[in-house]
Amino acid sequence: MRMSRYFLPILRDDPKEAEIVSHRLMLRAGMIRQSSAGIYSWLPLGLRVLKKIEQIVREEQDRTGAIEVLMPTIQSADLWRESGRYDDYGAEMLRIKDRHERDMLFGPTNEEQITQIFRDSVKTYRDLPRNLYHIQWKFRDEIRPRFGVMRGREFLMKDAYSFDLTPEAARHSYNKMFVAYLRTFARLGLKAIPMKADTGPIGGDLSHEFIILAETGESQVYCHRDLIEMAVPGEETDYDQDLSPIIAQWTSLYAATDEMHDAARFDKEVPEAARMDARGIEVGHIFFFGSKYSKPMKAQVQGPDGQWTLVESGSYGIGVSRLAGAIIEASHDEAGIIWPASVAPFTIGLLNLKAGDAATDAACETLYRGLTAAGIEVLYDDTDERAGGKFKTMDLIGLPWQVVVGPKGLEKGEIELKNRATGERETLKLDTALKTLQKKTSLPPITARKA
RNA sequence: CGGGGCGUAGCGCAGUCUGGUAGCGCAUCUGGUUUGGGACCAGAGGGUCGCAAGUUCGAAUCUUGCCGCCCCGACCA
Repeated sequence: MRMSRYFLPILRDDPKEAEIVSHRLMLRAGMIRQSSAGIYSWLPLGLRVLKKIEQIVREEQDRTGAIEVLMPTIQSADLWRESGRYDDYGAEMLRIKDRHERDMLFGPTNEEQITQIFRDSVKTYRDLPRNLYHIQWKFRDEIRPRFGVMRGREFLMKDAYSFDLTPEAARHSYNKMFVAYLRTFARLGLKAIPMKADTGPIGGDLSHEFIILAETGESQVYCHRDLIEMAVPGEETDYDQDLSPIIAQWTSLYAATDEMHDAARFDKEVPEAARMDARGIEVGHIFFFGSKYSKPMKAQVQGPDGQWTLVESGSYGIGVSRLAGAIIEASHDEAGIIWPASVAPFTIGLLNLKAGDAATDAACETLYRGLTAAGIEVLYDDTDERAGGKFKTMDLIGLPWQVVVGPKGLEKGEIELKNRATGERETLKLDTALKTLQKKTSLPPITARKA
């Protein structure tokens, strides 16, 4: 993409409404613009990131055998009356009426919707287990939206719903999601720690929040230090196998959010040197709820014995739009964003330090075409802005690699490569640069994060 | 929803107390000199001062009502 033809409205100054770093940087980098409180437009740069996050989430869901659907944003109130949640949900649910005065709502979640779809179509245990997910916009009319896209009212979420015949089978479905989440967050460049979450009236131990550590996190968390570097299941993981050893490994060490924290246990179970208390951001939540919805909504299948049985379900959420902000919270510096390669809007920023100079233009043009042809995503700053401004802009938008082409280097047949994360610079020969860049920017196979 | 704060040009702000032709920096446009980490000179454009009503000869400024946004709290993916 040529910058001269792109839509990238950079702000030089901090907008005053944005207090936390991700919100500030997303506005400054031209990723989002606020429409009203907690509601945002995604501009081209932000949208590219959002789509990449979404795609990684999708791939890891698919890997487990979950199947993608797409349910509507607008739902009928009757559906929610069936589950009894229409009255329970409160003001957080945006209620609307259509022209026939029918009660509708903008979905805050989709348990009812999916349960209806499932129960109308599946009648036999032979069709179990199933896990259906979608990635769709939700609306929750938060009392106080804040922190930009991290706590918006309208947000993009992946939510999956599993259906099993027995609680034991449901546990396996739960474990699959647990493992998928470990992999998903690792691929996003995050170190997420599963923490036991409140299961409310249903009880049991099948609810975990996935928390990433960031200074600006919304909640206080406590955990064993070793969790941060614990190995993530690799691509070869067989989701049909028993996954409980992986779960056991990840849940063997103490990890709890404020509300579940037990100081006495923490002190007892975790050696002092390994104790960590930090701030965390919740980026995923998995939950087994049994027949909570299948019962009121009569979602049942016939078992092998011919008996009708309520299906056992769980739901599994990932805050996709929230992740865009969360990743920035976890990865930035004074100068701007530092994108993990897997979600970077572009892989390389190509800086033409002297647009209009024949030699510099030609070198950039060749590189730009070569990289693009090689399938590498390049944002080419071909504008006639001054060098300083181009550097600042590139640092701000945080592309992993900056390729700097100027007349000085070209005299020696050289260009410069800068790693945004480390700040390291190296000199490349122009004629071999393309090959070197291809090597440098190819992502390592996304498998295990080694301990 | 309780507490606090803010709405003046795209962004950041001054002006409001004490009413009298709407300003500054950055950004934008033109011309010129510059050109490897946010240059300089000269010129230009851009604002129903959040909205409405009121007081007044005269309101960004005073009064009343409303709206929007941000921060802290309770709540939440």
